[in-house]
Amino acid sequence: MPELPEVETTLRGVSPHVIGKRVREVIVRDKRLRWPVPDTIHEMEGCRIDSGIRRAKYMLFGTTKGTLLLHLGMSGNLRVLTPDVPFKKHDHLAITLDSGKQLRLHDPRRFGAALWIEGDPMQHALLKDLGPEPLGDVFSAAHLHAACKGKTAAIKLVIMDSHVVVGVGNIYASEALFMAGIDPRKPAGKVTRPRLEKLVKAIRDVLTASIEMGGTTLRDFVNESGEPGYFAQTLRVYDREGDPCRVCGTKIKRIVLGQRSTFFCPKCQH
DNA sequence: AAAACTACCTGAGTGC
DNA sequence: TGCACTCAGGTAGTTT
Repeated sequence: MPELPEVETTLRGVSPHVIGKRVREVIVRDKRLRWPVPDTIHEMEGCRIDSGIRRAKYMLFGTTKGTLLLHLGMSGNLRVLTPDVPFKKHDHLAITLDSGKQLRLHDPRRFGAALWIEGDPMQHALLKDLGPEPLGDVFSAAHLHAACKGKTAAIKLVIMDSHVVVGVGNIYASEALFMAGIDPRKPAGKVTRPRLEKLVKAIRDVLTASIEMGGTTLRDFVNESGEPGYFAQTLRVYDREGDPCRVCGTKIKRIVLGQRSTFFCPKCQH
């Protein structure tokens, strides 16, 4: 579910409700997430949340005492409710604010995470080795070219490698490669520089467009208000096996690359 | 070093 | 209905 646009959508929706607010109580209903929710998360109680930023698919909420790191995994969502709303199954974490609102992390598959970081969050093991943000200046054709040089791995796997660039998940990798006209199986080292230029632009464009539409809801993604995103209607290849290519009418193919479903148009992509 | 694969977990959908 | 099976948006970690 949540890739970068969905995390960004969630963060933008949640931020106005949490920035400047004080944490009244942290309720851990089930600590069994990807990593056990640490008891130190209660350190947040009494703290004022000063900032909310995204790094890759992680959300970071800063206080003077430490930083709350949240990840939505494959099936997570973060909603703004009030304490009187009954908990649902898989509501694992709730953070009550002095405004009377309550943030809730809901994650059926429990691949998400909630951690408390003391010190510089960017030096945390999960964050320090990440590649550049796809929407930032560091991610460029020159950067991607250097990362692809000599690699025999499929280009799709390279753009999904978080050491190369963060935030490009399975949906948007297929979409960006379609937009750039590149076969996802193509060895990264053999993709020409001009086509890498197109790919960088395609990655930026598809992520930006999706953010503007509130993300992609295939099955269960909802934003902080419980509403779906509308980018799924715009998907060109993802989850469209057998359907006609929106450009040439050829049937979209599905293959598996790196154990993940990959969709492309065999005529438009080389 | 890089590629290949495993693990974590629940729920929806499919075929019998 | 029910059972067995497949598949799913992420990513750290292990093995080859």
